[in-house]
Amino acid sequence: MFLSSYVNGVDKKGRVSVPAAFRSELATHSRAQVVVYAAPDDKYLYAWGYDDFLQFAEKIKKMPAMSPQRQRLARTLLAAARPLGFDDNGRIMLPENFIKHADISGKAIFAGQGDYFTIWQPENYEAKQEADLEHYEDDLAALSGLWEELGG
Amino acid sequence: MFLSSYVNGVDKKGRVSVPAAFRSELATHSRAQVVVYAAPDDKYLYAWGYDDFLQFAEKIKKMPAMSPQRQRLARTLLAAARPLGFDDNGRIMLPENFIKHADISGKAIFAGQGDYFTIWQPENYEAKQEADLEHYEDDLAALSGLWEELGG
DNA sequence: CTTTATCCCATATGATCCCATAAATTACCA
DNA sequence: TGGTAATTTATGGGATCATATGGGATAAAG
Repeated sequence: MFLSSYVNGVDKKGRVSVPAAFRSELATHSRAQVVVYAAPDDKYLYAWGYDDFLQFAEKIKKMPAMSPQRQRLARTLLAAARPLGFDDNGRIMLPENFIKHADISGKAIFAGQGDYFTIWQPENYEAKQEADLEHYEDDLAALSGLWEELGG
Repeated sequence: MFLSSYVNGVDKKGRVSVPAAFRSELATHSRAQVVVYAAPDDKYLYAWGYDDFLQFAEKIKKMPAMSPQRQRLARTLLAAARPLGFDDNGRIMLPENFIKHADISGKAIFAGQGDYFTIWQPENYEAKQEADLEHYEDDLAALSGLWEELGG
């Protein structure tokens, strides 16, 4: 499970250390890779462990062969995703287009989201957090609703 | 599995490098060729690994011999398809009619779609991506719906 | 005999590997 | 417990390798 968040440096080669805690989580997968793709709706990146992303992909592959919906999902998720391997020091190399998409320069924040994590330009992340606060009460209420439904 | 997308140059001879990541996927097939055909519905090309395309073809071959439906599929897929080999540097040569069909000149984008990939003129692809965004929420919902149905 | 495709080599760019350092964390022991 | 050693983590730079791409020679086809 990906928990808590970490800020790491991005060097001029585009390399960045994935937090050790996340790395050991990723190591449990059949390939020690992280699959990254640009969030279609905002300036950040999604990052999944290999096996979890594969499950995602399998669902898409099970959709009707050439249906428009399947094709759209394949474009936004499969074609946009990149499996990134680690160098000996636990770094990945963020491709140019990802760095651009997320406005990253110098530093990046890795934010655990449970079964995946996201990568942001730190200032953008802080702004997003601030905005989240306004929904906090409502979101919490929704959560407790769910809680009761599930008999928790 | 074909993941992520890459832009490569098409030289005046019509040659273009197939991304190395795709090449190594194609190399797992019984012949190191890629089977390409023009998308019937839009300006791009489909590209399959040899064995997977064969399986596809088998399905068509199992249809009643002279049925109009089989004949149409045979024309759009089998007759239009072309197995392309690689030169020593991992390039294929796109035949003139494919280049025309996809409006390709100078550059081409290879978009992984899981069990196959597609080839586009980059600007056309970007336009398509943009259009995809309008369906993003719905498509994602459909995917998670599938998710629960399948117990994922 | 011209045109077109294939093969072969040469090169630049960019990715990957490897080592070296520094900071932070943990382990160990007086 | 305080302090020191050992380990893990993050980071930087350079060497090496892979990939993409261009041009020309050779072979095949019309």
